[in-house]
Amino acid sequence: MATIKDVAKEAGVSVATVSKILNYADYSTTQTREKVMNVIKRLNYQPNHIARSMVNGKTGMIALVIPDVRNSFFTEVARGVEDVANKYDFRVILCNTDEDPAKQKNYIDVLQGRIIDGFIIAVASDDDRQLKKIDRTKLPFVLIDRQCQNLLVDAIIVDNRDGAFKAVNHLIANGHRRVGFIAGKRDTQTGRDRLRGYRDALAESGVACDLNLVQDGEFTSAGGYLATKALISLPERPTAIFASNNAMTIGMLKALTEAKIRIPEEMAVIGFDDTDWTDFFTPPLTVVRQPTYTMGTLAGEILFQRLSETVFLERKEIVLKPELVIRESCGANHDR
Amino acid sequence: MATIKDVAKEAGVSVATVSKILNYADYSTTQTREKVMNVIKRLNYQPNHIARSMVNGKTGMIALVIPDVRNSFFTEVARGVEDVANKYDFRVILCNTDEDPAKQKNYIDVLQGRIIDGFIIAVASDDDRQLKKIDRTKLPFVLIDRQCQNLLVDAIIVDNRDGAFKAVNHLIANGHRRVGFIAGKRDTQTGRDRLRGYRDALAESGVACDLNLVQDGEFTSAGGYLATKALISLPERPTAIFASNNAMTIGMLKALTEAKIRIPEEMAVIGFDDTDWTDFFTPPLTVVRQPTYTMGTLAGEILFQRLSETVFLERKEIVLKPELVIRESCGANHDR
DNA sequence: CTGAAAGCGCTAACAG
DNA sequence: CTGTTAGCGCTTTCAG
Repeated sequence: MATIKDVAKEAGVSVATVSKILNYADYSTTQTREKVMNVIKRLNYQPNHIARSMVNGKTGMIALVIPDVRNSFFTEVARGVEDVANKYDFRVILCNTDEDPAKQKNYIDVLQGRIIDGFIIAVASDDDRQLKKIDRTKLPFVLIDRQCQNLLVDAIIVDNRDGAFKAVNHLIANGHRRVGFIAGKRDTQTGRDRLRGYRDALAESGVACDLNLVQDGEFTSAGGYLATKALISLPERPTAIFASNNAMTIGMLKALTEAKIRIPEEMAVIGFDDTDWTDFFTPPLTVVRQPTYTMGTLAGEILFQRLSETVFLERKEIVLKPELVIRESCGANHDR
Repeated sequence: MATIKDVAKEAGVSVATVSKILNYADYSTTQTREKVMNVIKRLNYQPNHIARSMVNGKTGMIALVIPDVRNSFFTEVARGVEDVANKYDFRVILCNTDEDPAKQKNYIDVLQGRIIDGFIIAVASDDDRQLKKIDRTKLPFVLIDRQCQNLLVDAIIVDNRDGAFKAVNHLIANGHRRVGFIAGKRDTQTGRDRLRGYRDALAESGVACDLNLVQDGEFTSAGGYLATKALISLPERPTAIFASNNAMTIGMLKALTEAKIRIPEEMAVIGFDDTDWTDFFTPPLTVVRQPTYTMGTLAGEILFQRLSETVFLERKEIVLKPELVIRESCGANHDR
């Protein structure tokens, strides 16, 4: 691989000249410029980005660390982040931790080794040992989707308790007393908050909380499937199920379809996250919709604010409100 | 940010010592080792990955460049790539070009600036001007999903013509003579091959090809939606539609649902790509399934082979066979 | 076992 | 307008 030195020697100029021609539009005489450019083309020279960012301390890139690339919630957030990054002429790289703290640690290590200028992260787990590795004195970052109690940094989250509360409340208002809940990961604030919303809704209506009605789904479709199977084989089966994320919603739907349980007649159903197919599913799915794209843009804007920060800015925590999109799967539009 | 120099000074040793302690398990006496480690912890020192890879010329990372993060086909491929990368103790970063040649150029530039050791790419467009930028003498890479005629490098692709051929053939075998086709991007080999499969199937059965039945959907869900609207408002409406990728399938389904056209009674339907919800959709969707995960692992293995290459290896092109998964949306299981 | 020094490829003063 | 030189933060000979 040709270096700037090779180009300089071949063109009979100094490396400084080559560098400047490359970095400043109208630096040298068009003659030397042309000469240099020709050599660059001939030698197939490509500036080493690594060396470049070593000297100026900037990379022009940010990272978005997510726990599940296959989850459309996160890829939708990614689009938001990308759009603001592009606005600032930055590139964004995605890192998938696969909900695995070990993989997360790996990525954090490299990222904090300054291969990027800052990052946005939805943590795989808010276990303290993990979090200690993430250090804002090393590299600016902002939390997204999953808040961490012990990490006082900027965060863009949604009111998960409220989202779950609205959903379960709606079910109760429609006459359901036995509402199954498919819980997400307990080691995330998001998972815990949604469970809290479920409990609060029951409590507020004076409905007793049967522990059997809460099944863990770990935020995965396989987990949602198993949880649903458990729910429907209960001696006293629930009349409604609320799945607390999109992957688990898919698993739930699969289990219900297999068991030939009709929605909403035999089982009312609400999912979390509005995806591309929910509105033409049969029946159209009632869901708690999160402002995904907006979360991405907000997180991006805050990060870039930090990156260009001269004075100290107070920590920002933005809590977005989710919205209950009522369609047909919850039976609200049906006689019952 | 503390550097290795700070650590050295603070610990009263040389930078070389610090470096060696960090990189070789049993280098110094446990005494100096402990002393240094303490300073590292106290100073919150984090080795600069950029500087490190400048000297040893390796980054321990590869990139996967895809045209659409929101497309599950690509995220599934990503999981395959990640699994083999992890096996080799590499990290993988994802870059989303959003089907935009300009963004792709941007990423390619930075990537070829050696911020990673190699990459896997599904090109946004096989326009020649774009491809000239991608240069295997700069950095090893392998093509995935979308082949490029003028780029003679390793490639993992699927037999797209065959996939489309099987689907359309099946429709014809079930009595359909007017088969609508939602075409993908014409500037990708994948898009062109699927169209060819459609045409070949018609030709082989002696069915005339009505140009109105071919509508472009650009591989997007919005495109699929519009294409379907055009198809169903044709004076002589098709009796079946084949959407040639998953995003367009979603758009098609949305348009059909809106128009209250029953599947498969009023319209037989086949999609491309098997996603998580296809088998419990109502009716379950007949699709052409691609071996996504396998594509990822194969691409990864070939790339790592190249990275550790000592002798010249011949170019590899692996063509995987897609599979027609017959469910109910094509009407094959119904009386008609 | 430890340190001095060279150098990875590039940019940024500073001179000329 | 162009060249010389000094680093960026790290690893790696090569001596001691």
